[in-house]
Amino acid sequence: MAGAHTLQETERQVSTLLRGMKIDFKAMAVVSNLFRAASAVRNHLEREILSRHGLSWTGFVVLWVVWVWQEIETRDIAEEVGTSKATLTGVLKTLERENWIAKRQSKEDRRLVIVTLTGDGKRLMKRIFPEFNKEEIYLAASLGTKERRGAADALRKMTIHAQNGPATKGKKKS
Amino acid sequence: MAGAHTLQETERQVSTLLRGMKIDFKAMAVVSNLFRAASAVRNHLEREILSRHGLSWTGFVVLWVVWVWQEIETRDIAEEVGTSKATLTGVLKTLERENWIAKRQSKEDRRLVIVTLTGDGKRLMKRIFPEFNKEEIYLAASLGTKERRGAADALRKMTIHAQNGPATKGKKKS
DNA sequence: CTCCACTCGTTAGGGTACGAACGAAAAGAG
DNA sequence: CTCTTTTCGTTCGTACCCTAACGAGTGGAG
Repeated sequence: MAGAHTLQETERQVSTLLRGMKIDFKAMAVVSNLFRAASAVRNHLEREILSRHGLSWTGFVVLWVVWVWQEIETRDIAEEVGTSKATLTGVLKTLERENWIAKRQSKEDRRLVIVTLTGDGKRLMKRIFPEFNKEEIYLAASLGTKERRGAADALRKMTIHAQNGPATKGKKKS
Repeated sequence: MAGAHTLQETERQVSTLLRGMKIDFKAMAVVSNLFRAASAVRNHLEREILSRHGLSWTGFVVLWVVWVWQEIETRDIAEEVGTSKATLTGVLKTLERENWIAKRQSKEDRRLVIVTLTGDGKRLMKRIFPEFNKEEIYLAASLGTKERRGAADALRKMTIHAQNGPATKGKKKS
């Protein structure tokens, strides 16, 4: 799964294809490994836990966010989960059809939609989350204590860095 | 984007919701940060580079793999990219429509389809990849030299670990 | 109060994602 | 050689995911 070409082979190939251009293979490896890891971990958790309950990855994350906040507006869910509002509309429809969440209109601002967990939804999370965390422990167990902290820190730094605009220009966010 | 609730708040909430169940918040933080980072980095690269060329993330990764291998069977692309064969069929159709790749039937085994880059595809990669790597350098620059190596190692370990079966049972892969 | 700029969630349209089922082709068994 | 099993890429159905455009609601300017 990690690719039949080794890093050295890939480097040689790319060097040939881009003769004269300087490529940073260390930076490439970090980003590449980030996505391999995220993909592998996600597939692992979907296979071992989520699929058994008929739940998608995004569906679970949405459920988790609503569970922790207890009551939350859809725009905040989208922000928290990291998807567009349009995507969330579809996901919420699925979760509502399964009777895990309920939507209601805000009285203060009638544009807003407030989401809560149903009884079924709460029971589902209460059962799933410990299973989920058990797999998280399994995954984190591949790292030593120090390494685990280092990885969490490094990932957090990259997240913040990625959100603060591009390498070339000096754009600002709101 | 990192959530209006701090990790401490979340911990307290979850502790209340799961009274009596032991939850490992360190493990949770590693997995959570992994996905925040992957999502942020992917969005960053899509916005800054890929969208400008009308290219999706997966489309780019497929193009990259074909570029490095020069000639590759679709089953190997799927393995390398980390998607299902079904997904790849659709992505290849898109890339073919844009005239970036070409497909042909293998003569030794007529079930196989072999993919290559067209001239347009090669030119595209030769232009995009250095831009892409520049952003990778920017992203990796948030980490120190030692930290960068540590992160790459930790991510690789987690990838392998995630692919080697669940926490509970003793399944084996092929 | 009226107009206008803004924000809310939804819809429309197209690409990506999966498992399951498919026909074609290849490889093994007898 | 035939029969069965396996493997290939594709198709089908459904869900996710994005941007752009939309109608509804809010709030500020005059």
